[in-house]
Amino acid sequence: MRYVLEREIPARSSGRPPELRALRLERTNEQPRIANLLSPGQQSLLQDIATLITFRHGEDIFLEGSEAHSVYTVASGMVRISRTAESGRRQVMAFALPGDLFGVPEQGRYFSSTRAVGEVSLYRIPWLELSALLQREPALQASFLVRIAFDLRQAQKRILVLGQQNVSQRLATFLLELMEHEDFYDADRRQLRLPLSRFDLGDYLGTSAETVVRVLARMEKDGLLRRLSSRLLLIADAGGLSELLRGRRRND
Amino acid sequence: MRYVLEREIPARSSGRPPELRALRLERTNEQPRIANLLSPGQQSLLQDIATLITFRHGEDIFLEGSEAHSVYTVASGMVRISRTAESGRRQVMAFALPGDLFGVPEQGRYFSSTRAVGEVSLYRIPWLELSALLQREPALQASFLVRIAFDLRQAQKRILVLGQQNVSQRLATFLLELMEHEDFYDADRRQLRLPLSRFDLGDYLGTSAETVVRVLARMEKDGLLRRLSSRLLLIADAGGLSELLRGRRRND
DNA sequence: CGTGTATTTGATGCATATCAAATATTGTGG
DNA sequence: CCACAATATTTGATATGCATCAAATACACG
Repeated sequence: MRYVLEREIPARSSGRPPELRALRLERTNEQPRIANLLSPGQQSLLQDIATLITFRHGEDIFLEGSEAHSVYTVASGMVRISRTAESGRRQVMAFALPGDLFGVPEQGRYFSSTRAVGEVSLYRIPWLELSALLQREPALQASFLVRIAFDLRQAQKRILVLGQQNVSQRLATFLLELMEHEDFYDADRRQLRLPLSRFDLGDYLGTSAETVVRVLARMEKDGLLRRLSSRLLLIADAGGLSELLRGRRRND
Repeated sequence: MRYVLEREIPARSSGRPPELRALRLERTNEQPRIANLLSPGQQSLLQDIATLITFRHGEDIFLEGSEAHSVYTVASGMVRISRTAESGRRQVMAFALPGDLFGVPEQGRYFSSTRAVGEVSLYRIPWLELSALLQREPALQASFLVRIAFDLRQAQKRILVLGQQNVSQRLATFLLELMEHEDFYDADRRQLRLPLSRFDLGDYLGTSAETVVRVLARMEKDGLLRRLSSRLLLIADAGGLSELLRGRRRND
């Protein structure tokens, strides 16, 4: 394996100190679902203390700041994880998909709010019982450690996206990621189903619903995709979406 | 429709788990601790496999994508953790301060690049020995789990900042956070030392060095602070900085 | 004291936040 | 199944925050 070292781009770095940097390697998109990390024996240990519950579209699972008694893993459906800024605006931190873990307490309280997007079924795991179990089962705890470390990397990728990309690039990144999930992307028909409102999308991408609409319109004009309906896209040029990511922040 | 979650934000807590903060404050001639989250017994377990090493200003500790053999904790100084986007721009993910952990491998490779900011001393811990130790010591592993979970929350806070705040607000957030560290803030003189170049600051805040300069100039004009030198600020109105955070993204 | 580097200031245009309003879609009671 | 209300999406208009290119000034270091 090799990576390439380059001098810092001289063009736009007049006063900037010259530096070496490593070129970014291709990303890996493997999702370590908790269930997949566990042996059958470990799974049954978790099942013993877990309860399967369901939520309908739009129902809150828990709210930021409330007392945390349980953690959850997604059995089916999608969960919106969000936080509210001091300004009152909402930021969607992530969407939890089947196998994802959420609701890990921060000092006995939930750090974010979560809401069902569409029909959702979850495993609820009492926190106290889980932490006791983790102490007894180092291998199980190691699986959780891997899982949280993965979530940390996902969060860091979002920092990169929000810090460096313009809205078109952020949306392209999101669409390409969603296309990796069979639940939402029909590769044969090239149809991508958006389970989200424009507002949720804007809150996820750190922009407004109106801007999301305009960016989608521009992408359609540019032949990258077509809006079959507001929640269903035909991905005409996935390669073109990827190329967007290489462009600058301003302009193209 | 969107709703606003009414919730009072507690007065500035340092953002660190209380266990960490208590230990951080004691600054004596004793050996810096490997990770101030750990009990003395756990620390000695780690000490047995750790090596103390030092770096001078600007030296790279490791580069994104290279093979990862060790994890690190900061003994003293500051480490810049960054990643490079496909566009070639750099995003500073975080700054690691004493007690912080970094360099956890992703599939055997480093996920980000790290560089010393000023003189830095680190404990280097071989990854293989550490993971074996964690398997033998569930309590130690639990501490690492807590630590990573904490880092995840920090990352989520940055997502909130980058997704919702304008550059003035982001800078205010950063200054207020840095003010919590005695290493950088002299509360009596109200002097805040910036160990970073304008470029690093811009890369951290997801903006350009020039914009950082302009925002600092505006803050000075507005009486929030004074630039004693480019790396030394006098914080004239910390309350005013906090109030910035309540404003909208546009205007004000 | 000179040379490379860092910071600051200036000029300019675009991306996007925000307010408004029109249109489309979905849900609901009759 | 229809009419109507509520909600979601789209389009329009406008101001502005910020990226970007340039260049001047300040600073640091041998």
